[in-house]
Amino acid sequence: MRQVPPSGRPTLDEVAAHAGVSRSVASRVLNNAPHVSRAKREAVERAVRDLGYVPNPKARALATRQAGAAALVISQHDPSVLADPFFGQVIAGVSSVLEEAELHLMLCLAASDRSRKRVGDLLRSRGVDGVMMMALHGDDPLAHMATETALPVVFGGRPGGADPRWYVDIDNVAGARHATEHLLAGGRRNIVTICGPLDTEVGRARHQGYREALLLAGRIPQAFEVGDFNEPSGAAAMTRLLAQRPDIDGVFAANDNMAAGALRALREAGRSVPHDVAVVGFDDLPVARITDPALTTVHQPIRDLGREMARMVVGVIEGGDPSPLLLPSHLVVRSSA
Amino acid sequence: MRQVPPSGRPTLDEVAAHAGVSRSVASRVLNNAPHVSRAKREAVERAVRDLGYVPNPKARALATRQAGAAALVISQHDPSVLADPFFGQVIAGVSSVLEEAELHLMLCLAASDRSRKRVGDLLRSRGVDGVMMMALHGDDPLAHMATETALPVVFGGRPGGADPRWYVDIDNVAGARHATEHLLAGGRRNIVTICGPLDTEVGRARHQGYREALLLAGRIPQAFEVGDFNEPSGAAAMTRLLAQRPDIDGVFAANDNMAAGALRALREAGRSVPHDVAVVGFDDLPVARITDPALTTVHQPIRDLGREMARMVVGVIEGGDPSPLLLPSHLVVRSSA
DNA sequence: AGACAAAATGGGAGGGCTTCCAAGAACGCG
DNA sequence: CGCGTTCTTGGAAGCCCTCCCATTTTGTCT
Repeated sequence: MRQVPPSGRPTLDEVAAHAGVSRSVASRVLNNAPHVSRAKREAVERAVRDLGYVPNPKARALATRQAGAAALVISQHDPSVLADPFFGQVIAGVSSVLEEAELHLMLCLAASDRSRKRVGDLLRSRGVDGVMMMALHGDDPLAHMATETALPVVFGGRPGGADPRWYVDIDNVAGARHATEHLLAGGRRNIVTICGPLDTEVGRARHQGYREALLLAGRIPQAFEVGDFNEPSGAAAMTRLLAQRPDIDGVFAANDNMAAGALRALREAGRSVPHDVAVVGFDDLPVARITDPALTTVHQPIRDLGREMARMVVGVIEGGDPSPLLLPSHLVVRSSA
Repeated sequence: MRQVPPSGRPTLDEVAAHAGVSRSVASRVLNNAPHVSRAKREAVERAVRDLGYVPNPKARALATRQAGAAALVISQHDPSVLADPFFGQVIAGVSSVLEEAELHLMLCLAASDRSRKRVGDLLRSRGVDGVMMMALHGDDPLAHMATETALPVVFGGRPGGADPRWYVDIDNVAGARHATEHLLAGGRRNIVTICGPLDTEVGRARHQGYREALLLAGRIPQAFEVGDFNEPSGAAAMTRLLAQRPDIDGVFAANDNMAAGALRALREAGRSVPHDVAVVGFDDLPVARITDPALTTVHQPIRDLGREMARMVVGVIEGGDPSPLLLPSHLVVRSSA
């Protein structure tokens, strides 16, 4: 262990001495607590400025038992998730709200078992005041771990097995339903779907929305294939579907990346979009404007998702008990359907 | 100020008592320091397990003056940067290395003045052991702030004015040169470029690489237009360039998003790619495979950039003085050129 | 067995802040 | 002018660890 060197930074004691008051008074000024005379308050403020004093957050955290930070945990085995701009947007939303609440953001990418353990320790050691968790596959041990610690935990998208107290989710079922209804309204008859992994809630929910739309219209859901939310898997799924049912005229893909892959596969198979086959995606990622033809897709308020998660976790930290939230999505019609 | 509730979590004292040793011994076991008998070491380990003890990182940080965390600061006025998958990849790289070094990652999106101030306080208060800074425009005050704190600071991409001690950068000049040389080798004669913002080092460097290639080939650089690294700006720039010089037959775009925009503008202008006009991008983002035709582009090791930044900051934290790094990029030839 | 070196141990002093509490100052009012 | 209130104030006790150091134990060698 390294020796502890003197820090060199001014401490609250020095500020107090410089201002001619006791440490208690100085502390009260910093936390603008009452019971400080105007004169001393100003003296302390001057001393703070003169000395360039910045409170030591660790000491404060130790005394108050508050970390001054919240964690965003993204639990994913595949580290390439972040290649998806989706998380960037969530992070931006989270960050903007936490900032207002004066909380720092600890980002935890829980890919390996080792890192999951580290996240667990972070929570158990109260290294953060609250947690936001995203992208949980199946019933992730991290979900239990988080609830066990009795820390405020907000889920982004409901985790598989559990029924969490606080979560924010996109209304995936409704979104997928609208997408499929749009295909039906366009006169499509043989509508298939490319799903996300069915061990994720998103994957399941979007698949269910697709089925609901067809069943409500008195039709039987057709074939489906499962992808992993990335472009290549979408192309592969599309190819398999075409082989199974050559008469396909509509495709609902559970996200835009896979829809883009489907577009590519269709092009390679010589089908024209939207003339022969109409395609609808989900997410409204930037890629949706770039494909040719541009993707009709379900826009989801990703940034808001992050913002609301953060707002919710802040609410819980401050002692509230906010209700779960289901954010609305809406269809953006472009050229592919 | 809220009352301090009892924490309920076991402390090191309790572990020591439970194991029948002094706190010092328990501490030594936890830090696996020498001078502990086998018997007591095991007793302490058992007590830790029995009590479910997790050390309080704040207390430790206070005592050791080490935060156990590093910050990644992304300084951008426009919060939409994160829509770009670029940062996601950097984050993934950073995260994987920090994890091995047992450091937590604090993510700071310094968009507003308020948030920049908060970042400043975080650094001054030694809330982190080291900092990585990215995407600095011009001479960002944050850059000075960081160096002033005498904290290990690694820059991702050199900041504008300064000449930092530690940085990791992509060799943008060479990359842009190769891209342009590829266009030349393809027999293109009227090669223009769509630049990034010229107050960023990336923007300038890629522009310079383009110029170098042309000058080395004994040609005079042609027209250029400036974009903001997003798709629409690329399309707009392309349109302006076509208006200026209708005989364009080659375009080097400073990133893939703008290249995708250029592709769209060219299509709308009735030019065929790569027959009439060849296009080369930069970054090799996922979008490069999706465009039609797929983009020939300069692949940069984004993940490695993050990894190397983290490795470097860890190195400095541990007392080393690593040399700056320039990561190589390479051309990926697809269909657009 | 005695002398000496080496290893093991626990006491205690920080690290920098918050907050309880008791004591002192200021003030209003009859 | 005295008494009870209400503010202000500073002392001191934590919060939970790390690490120096003096002390005790163990082990080695002659």
